Amino acid sequence: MTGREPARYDPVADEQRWVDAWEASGVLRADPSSGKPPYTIAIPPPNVTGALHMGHALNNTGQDALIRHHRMAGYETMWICGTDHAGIATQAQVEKALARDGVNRRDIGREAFIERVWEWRAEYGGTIIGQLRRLGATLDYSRERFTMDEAYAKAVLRVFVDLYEKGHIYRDNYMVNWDPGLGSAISDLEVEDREVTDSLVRIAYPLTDGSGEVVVATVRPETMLGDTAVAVNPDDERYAHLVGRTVTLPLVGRELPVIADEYVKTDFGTGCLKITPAHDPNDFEIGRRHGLEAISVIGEDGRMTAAAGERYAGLTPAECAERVMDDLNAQGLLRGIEPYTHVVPYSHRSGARVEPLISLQWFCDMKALAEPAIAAVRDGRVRFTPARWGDVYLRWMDEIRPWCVSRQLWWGHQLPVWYRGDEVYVGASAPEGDGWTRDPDVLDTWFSSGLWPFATLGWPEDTPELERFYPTNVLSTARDIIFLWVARMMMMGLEFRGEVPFSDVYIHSVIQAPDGRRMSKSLGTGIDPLELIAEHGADALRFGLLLMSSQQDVRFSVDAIRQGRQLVTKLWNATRLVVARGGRAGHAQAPVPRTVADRWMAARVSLAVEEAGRLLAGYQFSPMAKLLYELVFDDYCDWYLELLKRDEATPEVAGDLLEQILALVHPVMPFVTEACWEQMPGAEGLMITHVPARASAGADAAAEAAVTALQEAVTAVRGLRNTLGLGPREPLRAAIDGDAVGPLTGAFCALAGVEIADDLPEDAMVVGTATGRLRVARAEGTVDVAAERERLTKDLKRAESEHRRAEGMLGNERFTSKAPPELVDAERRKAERFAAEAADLRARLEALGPG
RNA sequence: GGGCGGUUAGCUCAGCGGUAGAGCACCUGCCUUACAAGCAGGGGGCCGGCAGUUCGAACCUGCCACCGCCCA
Repeated sequence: MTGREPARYDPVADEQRWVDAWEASGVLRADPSSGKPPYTIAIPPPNVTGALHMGHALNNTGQDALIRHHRMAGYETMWICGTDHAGIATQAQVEKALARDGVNRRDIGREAFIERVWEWRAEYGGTIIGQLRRLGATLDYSRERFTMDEAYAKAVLRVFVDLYEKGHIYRDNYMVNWDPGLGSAISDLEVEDREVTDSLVRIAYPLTDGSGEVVVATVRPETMLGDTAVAVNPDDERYAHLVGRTVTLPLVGRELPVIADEYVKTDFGTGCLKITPAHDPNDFEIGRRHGLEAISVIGEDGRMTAAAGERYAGLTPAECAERVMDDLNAQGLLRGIEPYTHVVPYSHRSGARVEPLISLQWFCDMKALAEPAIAAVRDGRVRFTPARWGDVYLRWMDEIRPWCVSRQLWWGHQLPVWYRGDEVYVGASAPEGDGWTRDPDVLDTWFSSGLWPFATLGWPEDTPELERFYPTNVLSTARDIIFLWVARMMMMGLEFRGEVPFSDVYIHSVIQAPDGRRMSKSLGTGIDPLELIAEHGADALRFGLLLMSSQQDVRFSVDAIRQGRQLVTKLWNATRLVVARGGRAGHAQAPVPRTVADRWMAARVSLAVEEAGRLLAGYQFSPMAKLLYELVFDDYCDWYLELLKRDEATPEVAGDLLEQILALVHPVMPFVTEACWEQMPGAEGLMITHVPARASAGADAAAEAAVTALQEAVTAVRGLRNTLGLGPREPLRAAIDGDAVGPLTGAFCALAGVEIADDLPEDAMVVGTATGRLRVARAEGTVDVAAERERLTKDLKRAESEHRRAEGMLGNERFTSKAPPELVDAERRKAERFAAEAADLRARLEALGPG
């Protein structure tokens, strides 16, 4: 660099070459045989059908900052890369493509369909990984994994078989969330409750003995066809006499017992609850408690079954509800219809209204697996940041329920289960003998994701990678993934490796749309991180995301990205200046500071290095971004480089400190720091391989005090110029009372644009600073008395009010006796200082004469 | 229904027991030979409301009001 390079760095044009250079350098590939301590992160595997969204961008920037920081600090870093096979989403993509050709998957058969999915994956499955590269994420791309890889699939089946043999996995007829749109069971976590207004229908059920009727209320009249009881609360005196008697189910004629169960709310509806064990999760539980029959009247095809009766079979539930109401009405049994708002489960996957029904599925009982995973968080082996998410995790784990793991899909890990008549065989490979049929279902995608931290490292084989890089250090993810992944990875890791899969869980902010709601594709409020990269560069996006993130959810702010862009430009220009002044990189040891400014800046960098390390260790990304910004803008550029320009600092030190700053910023802004460093004479290789910034200087109280005094004095004179309307080049003469600025007097003159003089006129202006007093006079001409009076009056008011405040505190006996002595002392000193300042200002005002 | 988080400058957010902060926006002045996507200076806040604890509360406690999220 010669100093004549363009004044603006063009990230968009320059960044890609660094992506290539990093990968070509080989440092992204983790080496299990190096002697370095390991540092491992397993990326939460993005969905293979996905594209990079803001959450990915934030999450992976944070992870990359951690990885780069540790790589520079001498760790053998392994950032595990890959995608999950997203059973439902991927199958849907391919089915959509087939539909364009007018066929469905059943037309071509399972085998051909799976083949099509692999083709799809080969063509489109690399999108998000390519986008992560563009973001600058230094994953170990050489070890990219996919949850459907052959080796991975082996691990998945082995886990299934093992859990089956241990008795955790079983097959049962149980109530599941049936997604009629998908034709598959889905898990509790794939269900989303929505508020819906339906009709609450009151229906009379006559007592069998003809002595009257009970009235039940329901929003789903069609399910009455499957009723097997009527329940009341045992404490409900209105109905106590009915318990043990029977009613006759209208339209069906079945005799139903009236039972008592605590679940029934006396103040809801009529206080009588119809019980349909086959179609309501609560009724299912009640049914189990009371040994009731469960009659399935809605089938897996989403239509009424034969059990619903000839008149209703084949109808959709909505059609059936109409007909049931008509029929009841005809019999005079309808007792009212009113609008009713309640929450209804919908499928997160297909958007269809979830049909709770009883189905023969495979379940994993989580209770036993959860125990050690709960203990690991309770005893601190796994730490959540922010800590409150640990409580969320524990609350969920404490009430964990069986997990339905089978899905009626084709794309995924087909269950290692075979049937022959009543025989069931579970094993890693097909059983011996003829007549066995394999279960067509596949496992929930999250079942395989739960193995991610160790299956990606080669488990169940005993690989060097597994040996070296498990357990991983941190899992960084979004809070809605706590149950889907974190919990399951914890359980699986402990069960199959006997160790927690990570010691830290970092939960990042949700970046909301500027309106304060979640970004939504359907509302069009999503902001595409790749567009931001194209406009501002990846560094600016990375910095901006970390800056805007927080311990809580935040709104997206393009200003934060712009700040990142400004930091990029600032670093670039600082480099130009330093290089033009003869600064260089590659000093084996820190050059000896020659000036107070050098010492001060070295100490600032040193402190920043320590502070940044501390913040990163606590996943405090936003304060860290702010720290870097202030270090570069305020300390280095606004003060130190200004001093360098006035020969108050040495180019040698400036170059070295710039190199340290670039190294410190590199984990957050890898591109521009590479580009700057490349321009510095003496720089060798890539910044990605750089050792971390030195924190060798330590604090320097004397230099700190001197520069603080300098800053106050310069700022005071600049303020004076502004309030009095004196231009920056208006010559001024100044005298300094006291020697606080001492060795930096020359710097003061240069930065404030003043000349030191002893013979200031009587009417010189006075500015007080915390460290002393300045008297300033115009070189020629006289003071604008009115402006000066205004200025002094304002200062006086402030001094007087501060003095009053301090005196007030000191006059409070309870303060002086109870507050820490050093605080009382400090307050006393303040009072004295402000009193002196005020007296001085009053004297100056008087000297100006009457206004 | 239960729980969690939020309410601080016009906007987006820090601060979490000792004189209210940043960025953006705004006003004023500077094309100072690294950067005008810049530099310098400035205005702007009963820190959601009400009680309480404390010598002292934006910060701790309780209640209330909105806003957002999670679980049922």
